[in-house]
Amino acid sequence: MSDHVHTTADLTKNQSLVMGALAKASGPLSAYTILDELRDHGFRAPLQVYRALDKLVEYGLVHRLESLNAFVACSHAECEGHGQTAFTICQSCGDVTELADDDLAVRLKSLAARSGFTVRHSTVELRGTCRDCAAG
Amino acid sequence: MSDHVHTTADLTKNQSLVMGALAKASGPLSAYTILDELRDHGFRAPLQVYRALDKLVEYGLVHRLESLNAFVACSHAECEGHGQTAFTICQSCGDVTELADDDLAVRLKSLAARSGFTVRHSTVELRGTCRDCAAG
DNA sequence: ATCGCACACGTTATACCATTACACAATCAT
DNA sequence: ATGATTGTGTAATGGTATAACGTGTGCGAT
Ligand SMILES: [Zn+2]
Ligand SMILES: [Zn+2]
Ligand SMILES: [Zn+2]
Ligand SMILES: [Zn+2]
Repeated sequence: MSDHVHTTADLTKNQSLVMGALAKASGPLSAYTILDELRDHGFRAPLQVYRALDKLVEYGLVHRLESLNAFVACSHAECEGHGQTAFTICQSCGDVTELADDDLAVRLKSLAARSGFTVRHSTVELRGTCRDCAAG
Repeated sequence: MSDHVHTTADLTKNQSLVMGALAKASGPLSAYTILDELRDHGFRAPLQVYRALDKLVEYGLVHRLESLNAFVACSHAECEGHGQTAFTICQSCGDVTELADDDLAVRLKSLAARSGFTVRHSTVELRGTCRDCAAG
């Protein structure tokens, strides 16, 4: 199981429900927002959401946005899991976009390696202004 | 005042106390830990800490670690403020190191610019294993 | 069969992080 | 003086995340 590539088909009931909520959302959701959306499906406590999220993040289907305390479905869930990802977060309209750049991953690893540090997971979150908001 | 480069000499009493707590700490501190350390100096409420932290971060003297919900004194406070910084966070010993790399800043900006996004502030936090923990 | 184990699940309570709202004092420009 | 700005103190609240405990189910080893 641990060397298996998880897809939405492998998920448990709670994991599927949380994944569904994130997949149909237009942007990131907080754990408590997910909880509220799933009360009709029997969810009663934060832990039900957090446990599902832990697994979904572990499987690479969901990313956690540290600077927003929120979670978002991976934009590339259809393909194989990807190693490195970066997010842009528009401070004006709230839009969040996932950028994939393998070269960035290499660069970050080597930057850290200079001081003997081995990267296992990296968080890159860029805040600023999106194209639409800059134009408007 | 707004175009002034702030140093520890410009700070208000509360800002100085918070800055002092962070400066003498060996690593990042949470706002509530700072509060506890400053109770003897008259601090009574979280807001006193958060208000000071807001300013210190604005002045570039302190960085916020999003993935830890904690704050750390800038390693380069003696020099001019720097634009871009990255952190390594050892998951084994908790050690946090600030890495400066201006080239990284350029790369992140241009990566974002490809999709028309203008970066105002970037968060880069690398989690993994530090040299000492890998050796031991 | 049944024991032991791993894993998902449900519930309650608690801990931890951050902000809102209101009031007061000090400072500075006009 | 007056008003605007900024820093401060206090209380209350809101938002995020985990601890601790118990239940049930599936499955391999005995
Ligand atoms: Zn992704
Ligand atoms: Zn925007
Ligand atoms: Zn710094
Ligand atoms: Zn370490």
